[in-house]
Amino acid sequence: MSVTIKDVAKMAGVSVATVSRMLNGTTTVSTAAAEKIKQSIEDLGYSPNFLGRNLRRSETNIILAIIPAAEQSFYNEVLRGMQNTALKYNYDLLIGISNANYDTEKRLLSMLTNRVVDAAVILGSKLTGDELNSLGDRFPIALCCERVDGASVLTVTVDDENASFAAVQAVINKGHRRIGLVTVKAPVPSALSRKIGYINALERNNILLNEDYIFSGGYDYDNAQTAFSYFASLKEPPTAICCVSDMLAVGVIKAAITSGTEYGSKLSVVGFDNIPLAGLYTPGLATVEQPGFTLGKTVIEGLIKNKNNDRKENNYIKLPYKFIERESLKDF
Amino acid sequence: MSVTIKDVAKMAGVSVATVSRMLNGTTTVSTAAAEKIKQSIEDLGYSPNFLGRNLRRSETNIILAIIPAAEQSFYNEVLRGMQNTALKYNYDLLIGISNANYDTEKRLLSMLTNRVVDAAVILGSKLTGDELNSLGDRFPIALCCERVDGASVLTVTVDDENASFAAVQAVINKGHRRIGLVTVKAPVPSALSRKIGYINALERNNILLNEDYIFSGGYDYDNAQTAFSYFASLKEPPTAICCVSDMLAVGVIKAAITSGTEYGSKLSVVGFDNIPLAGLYTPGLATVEQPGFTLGKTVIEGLIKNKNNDRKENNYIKLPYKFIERESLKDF
DNA sequence: GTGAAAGCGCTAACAC
DNA sequence: GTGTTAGCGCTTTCAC
Repeated sequence: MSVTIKDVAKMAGVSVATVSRMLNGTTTVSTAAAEKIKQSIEDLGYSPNFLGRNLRRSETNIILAIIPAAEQSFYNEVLRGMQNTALKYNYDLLIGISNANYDTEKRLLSMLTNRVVDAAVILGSKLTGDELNSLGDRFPIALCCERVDGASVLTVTVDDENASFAAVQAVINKGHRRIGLVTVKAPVPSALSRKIGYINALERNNILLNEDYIFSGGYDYDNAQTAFSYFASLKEPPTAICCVSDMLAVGVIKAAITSGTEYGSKLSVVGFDNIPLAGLYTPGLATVEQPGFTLGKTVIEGLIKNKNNDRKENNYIKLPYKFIERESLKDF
Repeated sequence: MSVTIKDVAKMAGVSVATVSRMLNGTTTVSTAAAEKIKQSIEDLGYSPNFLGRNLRRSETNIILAIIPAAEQSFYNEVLRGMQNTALKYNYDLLIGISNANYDTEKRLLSMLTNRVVDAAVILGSKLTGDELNSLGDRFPIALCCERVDGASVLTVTVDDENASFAAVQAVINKGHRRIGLVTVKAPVPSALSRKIGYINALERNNILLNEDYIFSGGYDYDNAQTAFSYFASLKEPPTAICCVSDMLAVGVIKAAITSGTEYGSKLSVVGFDNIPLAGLYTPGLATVEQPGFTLGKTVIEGLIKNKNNDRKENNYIKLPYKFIERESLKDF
């Protein structure tokens, strides 16, 4: 049915080995042969079957990136960095969506054990540290953007704690002293680090931590609405609210505007991530920028290095952030 | 190095054929054998090498989705529909990002000729109709969300023309008569259809088409700013502006708000796509909803049917839309 | 119900 | 510089 390397060899009057050599440039091939082979490939419309090649080489040169979802995030930049870097090392990057679902993530990761892909990087894993470690013993894997507690696999994230510290410090520098935090109830490591950064910044500035100023809920927009109502109902509501993600921050702003209250109109809001929407929103959202491209680049470089070395370096790399000032952060 | 089906067979005291049969359920295997095989698989931590299986079967059960980028769009819903449906037919969905770049798209599509994936669906192709047709002759491919002129491969999109008509009609129903259109200069088929829908709606309502009311530019946000300035500078500026995408619409709104003018504050704006951001923006963006999940579901069903049948049905399927009313569309 | 053996398409010794 | 051949891990006839 399909045209194989054998057909090319026959037509060019050489052995399959010579065709293979020519295709892979492993050894020099006489120009005469090369010419005939090229012609035959052209005439036959041959293209190599990687299933054969991969089986023989037992590698596919494909890296799998697993993301929870493809929407509303800075992941596109991360993926661009990953793809760009992978290509430099002659790897293709393919993406699987886990929908933040344990079983789906497992199914995608089985591509590692099934040898469909050579390596994987997970952005926001649902697996436990132990599960990741045991997988990491056998295959090159890495975490990006979100660490997992107890996992000693290569991990690359932004420096969440200090980034959050910087954001809160920026708020304080604007004269705010009553500062709220919107975080998530789920034990998300990055959110926990950001909360610590928030607490540290208050302490450093001699502001007493007020537990009433910390709201924990779900990830979504509705929850942000609830958060706003909650803060607005306090006797001494915060004059600025920091959120552990831009999506949450946008939700708070929308709730504030929709409320039509003076409190809402004066409130400062700060996000985290600098998703594309942050600059587009009205008002523009002050936030912490994650170095998306560099996150992706760094994790792929480490991953490929690990793949080629016996001794894996399962470092935890924290990348620098940048605070982005926009209209949603006002002077007190 | 790695544990293979042979090891399992040896340990279980059966032939590799029996192990294979058990793994694939092709024939019944005696319970005694089954028990021993299961045990050996467990003990050895065996998992099948799909490279061998795929080579033998010459199929991989992987469908490749090619998207231009992973940000700010309704693609996530489309991908969810695709993944969900693919899984039902025992296919995995993997995603490649083309960055709207011809060469990158080509490289990804070479996974088809290299037998790395069984089929592909392209969301926003940079290839010509002829190129797609010749590829489509040899492999199951499909287009989703965006058609390509001259391509007679399976294509699934929303009914752009009528959807746009409906959006403009909704604007007219609010009493507007001076209605602008922001579209793109590039010859994007869906944008052209949407423009036709706009023109038809005006005609149907006996509104004279005014070429000054049609602004063509780039895709991005900056361009939307330019569009707003342009319209604002007209002697008789439009009271409502329809855009061929939500991103453009959001840009226009942002420009309108930022302008601080009375014109800006009264202007109605309508988008297209209903990206997640549309409902989140302030004001909420009136727009046309694309049936993301269904688009994805439909294209995968057609693709798999084509893969299994000799006679391919390269239909062009147009799915129904829904107009979503939100605050950005006001009474005139 | 099971085993032996061929072979999917390719690469990599090995010999010349 | 080139051909012969073994074999990557698996499925699937074909016997029994």
